[in-house]
Amino acid sequence: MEGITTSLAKPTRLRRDGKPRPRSEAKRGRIVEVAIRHFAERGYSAARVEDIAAQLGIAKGSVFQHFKSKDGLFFEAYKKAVQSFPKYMQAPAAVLEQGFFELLRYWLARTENMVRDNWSAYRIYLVGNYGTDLALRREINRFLVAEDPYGWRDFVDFGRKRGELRSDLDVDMTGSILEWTMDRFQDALLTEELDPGLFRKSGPVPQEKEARIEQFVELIRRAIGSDKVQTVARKH
Amino acid sequence: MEGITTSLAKPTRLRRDGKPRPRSEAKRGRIVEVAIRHFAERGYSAARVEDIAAQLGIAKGSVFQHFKSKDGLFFEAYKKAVQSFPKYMQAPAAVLEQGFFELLRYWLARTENMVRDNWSAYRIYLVGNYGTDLALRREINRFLVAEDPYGWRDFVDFGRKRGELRSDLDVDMTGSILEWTMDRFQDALLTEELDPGLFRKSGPVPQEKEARIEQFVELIRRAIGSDKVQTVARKH
DNA sequence: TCGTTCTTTGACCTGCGGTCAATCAATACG
DNA sequence: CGTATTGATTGACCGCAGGTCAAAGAACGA
Repeated sequence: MEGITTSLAKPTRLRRDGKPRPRSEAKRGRIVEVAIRHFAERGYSAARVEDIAAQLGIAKGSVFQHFKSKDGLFFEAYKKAVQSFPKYMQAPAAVLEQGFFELLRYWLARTENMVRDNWSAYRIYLVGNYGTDLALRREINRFLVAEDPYGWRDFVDFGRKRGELRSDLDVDMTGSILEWTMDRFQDALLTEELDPGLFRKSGPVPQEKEARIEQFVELIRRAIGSDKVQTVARKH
Repeated sequence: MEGITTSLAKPTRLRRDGKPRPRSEAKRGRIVEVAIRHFAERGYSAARVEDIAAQLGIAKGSVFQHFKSKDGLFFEAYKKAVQSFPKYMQAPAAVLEQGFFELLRYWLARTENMVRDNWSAYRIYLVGNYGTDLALRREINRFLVAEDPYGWRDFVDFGRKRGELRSDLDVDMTGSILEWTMDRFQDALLTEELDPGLFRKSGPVPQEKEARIEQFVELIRRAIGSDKVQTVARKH
């Protein structure tokens, strides 16, 4: 993936009505689906285009007719996977009512289930974030900035409107901290490759999990929460 | 890099005194040094073993005599680079005296210079963390957990002994939060020098670096600092 | 000086991303 | 319907880079 390139091959010939040909579109979709599985299961470099083609019963060359390169195919797969993630604000009304930090806890508690239900999407997200080339990583990042797939902007907005977040921090700083720590916390929780020893050092994951989530939410509350949501009285 | 493997080729025949042959050892070192530069400049996949060999004036085959594989070579290069980083506690006594959070600020303020002076080490650190395969990433993580190259354990210990850190959080959790946020914050600060566009820019960045560091330290203080170091009075 | 052991070499192999001329399928047109 | 035109599909082929290995060379010990 060199510089700013489209990951798709020839910009899909359009019909007069401006829509891409339906057959092509469908096939592209099928390729991406299989690709997601392969990249998720084997990682970027170990996944082979030939295998993907074979599983679809088509020739390897065909894949490259639809996607410029392996990088490009991966990128499309990554995008599709990430777009399937739920946004922070997509929670039951009952949870939303309880405010920012309960919402946070809600999602953390559900991480494991969500991953189980959508394993390859989550896995390819990991592969994209930690297991590809830096050039590709840059492209991915551009995408993440533009799309905000978790919807943390709205989330932070929500918290501020409710007065649960510090008003002396700008939205970006708050959001960045949230993103950084949430990502890493979830990664550590879910993948042995990235656990610095929080969940797997002593005893099995499920037992440590609850306590860790509690600790973590409290941490975030202290860091970015407004005075009114501090549970522990501080100095003075 | 498959499973638990040594990255070195044949476990270096030892002499009777238990030390590796000096010639071999020296050569290995030279290879690693050149490798660091190449991986740093081009990223993992774009770096070619042949080029590294060529620059050393040796045959490609020779490299594989010393390192099991390209992965293995990279891993050694990564380790060497990371080991060259200064530990948190390696600061002037005058700074140490001022305590945990001043020490934090000290290092943040110095990041820029440190990176300039040791560019390829930081760059290969980035490549290792975000730009290689997940299999390799697992190895890297193991190394980071075992070696604690930044010495954050001692650092956290230091803060606890001085009573500046919350005592209701265990060392692992405190340390992880510290690591995660420090890593990313530094990445954000250094983005321009290391790899423009690699990380999400926090919106309208051009805020003074000083100010952002200030904000950040304050954030961390709130999150993991004990009551006695809270600068802002809270509720009650 | 001669054998033994370690090191170096570079020709060679392999696997995989990527290309392309030839072929096939579908649609448009007379 | 038959034929032309256009786009989709194929699979043989290429090049590149990681990795191997038998043979040659260097260093060392007796």
